[in-house]
Amino acid sequence: MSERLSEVRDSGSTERAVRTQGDILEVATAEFAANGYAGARVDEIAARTRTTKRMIYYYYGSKEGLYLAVLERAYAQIRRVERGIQIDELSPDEALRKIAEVTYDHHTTHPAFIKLVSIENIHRAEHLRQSDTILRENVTAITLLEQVIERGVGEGLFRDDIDALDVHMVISAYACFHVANRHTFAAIFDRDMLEASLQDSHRRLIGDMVVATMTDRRGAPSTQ
Amino acid sequence: MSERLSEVRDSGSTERAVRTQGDILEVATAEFAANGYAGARVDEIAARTRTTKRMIYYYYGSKEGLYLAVLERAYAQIRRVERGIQIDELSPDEALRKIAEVTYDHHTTHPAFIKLVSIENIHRAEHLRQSDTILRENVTAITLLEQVIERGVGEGLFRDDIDALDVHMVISAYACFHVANRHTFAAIFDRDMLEASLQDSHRRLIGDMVVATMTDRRGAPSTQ
DNA sequence: GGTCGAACGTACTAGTTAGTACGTTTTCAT
DNA sequence: ATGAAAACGTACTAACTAGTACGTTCGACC
Repeated sequence: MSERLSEVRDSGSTERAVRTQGDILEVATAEFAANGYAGARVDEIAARTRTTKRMIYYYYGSKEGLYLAVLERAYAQIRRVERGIQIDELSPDEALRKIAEVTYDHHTTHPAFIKLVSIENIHRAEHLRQSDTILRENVTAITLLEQVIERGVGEGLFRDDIDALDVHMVISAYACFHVANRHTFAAIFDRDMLEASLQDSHRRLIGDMVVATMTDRRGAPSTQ
Repeated sequence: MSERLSEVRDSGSTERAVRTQGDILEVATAEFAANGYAGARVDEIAARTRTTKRMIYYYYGSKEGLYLAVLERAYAQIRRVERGIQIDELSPDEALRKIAEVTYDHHTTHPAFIKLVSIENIHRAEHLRQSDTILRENVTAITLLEQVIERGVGEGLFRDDIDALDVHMVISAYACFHVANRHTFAAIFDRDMLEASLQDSHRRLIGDMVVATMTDRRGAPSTQ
């Protein structure tokens, strides 16, 4: 029982071993996203892989370990996209719009990630909480937004009673919803929210919303 | 095999039978919401009920049939809330805010409903599509919004390039996200989106957003 | 060319879980 | 009252599914 349960590929791995692990994660991501945690079948994942079930347990130890690896990989991916956003030469409102649009584009092009987040929430984030990596890396995701908002407020352009986390929430909510609730929405209203011809106007709408809201200074009273 | 598979309680049902069915649905809703479709256990549902597993199959035929009944009940509930919204004496912007706030309040107070919607989406709405009732009853959910927007556009108050379905989507997205992604959000950012002290400002924010967006006529160009 | 451990494959098992066979009680119309 | 159907309970099974025991191959290093 001197088997690995490794931190992904370590130095001793052969080329083939690396490919095997990647292959498993790729297939597992699709399987978990398609059927949920409990609905996913380890046998099914193994069957669609170039390798066997034995290898899944060899590298990831358990179904839960595999799921965790899948989750960490998906979160790592969006972090990479976020780190790549360039807003230096943009005005605060343009930068805000840019961030919204990049987030929207990431989410709409990565449905598996959104599904994993949904699944994780159904299970009260019990797996995600176990991953120090995800928790550590993702808190920093809003520092960019914080800087932009600070600049906007400083220039007297933005209202100051909405913080970065609220804005992040609004943007995520919009982008996630498009992907996460696509199927029930389509079933009920017969409109595919991800249809190519709607993409541009939807991308513009989330930009309009955050900018309009942040630059609006009326702040009407609640109806209750 | 002359057993029922009834449309819920029909006239022949005794008081006890009605209670048994309601009891099952209540418990099943919690179980499905807590564990997803595949993760839910029929035995567990039975154990928490005043009755037995036999009765679940007697009334609902299968795990899937039970799940469908749960789903229909949850959708029926929100329809009832929507039908109760009174906006006759409100101006278009006030009415819009009202609709947003009522939706927000419904969703935040019915987490099980939101979870069922999430679960249903993970399974590509395959169950929901089978329910004529849900599909029929829910398309009409946006007629109210359509009327309000039409009035607002007519009065020159609202921009005319965003339709009712888009507005419904924005409101639902915001309200759903609070509940659906509560756990991952809390795990990463350490902020409980449903904390009582934030409720008022979050309710106001969704109102601000839709009103600010609809009454804003700049419509800045996309950054790409 | 031998050896040691990493990487891999096959065949199996123990435990779980949706669903059912069979029998009993309750209700109600006549 | 009584007969029939609705409503209910117990004990079971067939199938599935995560996980493993055991053996083999590959590759690097001496």
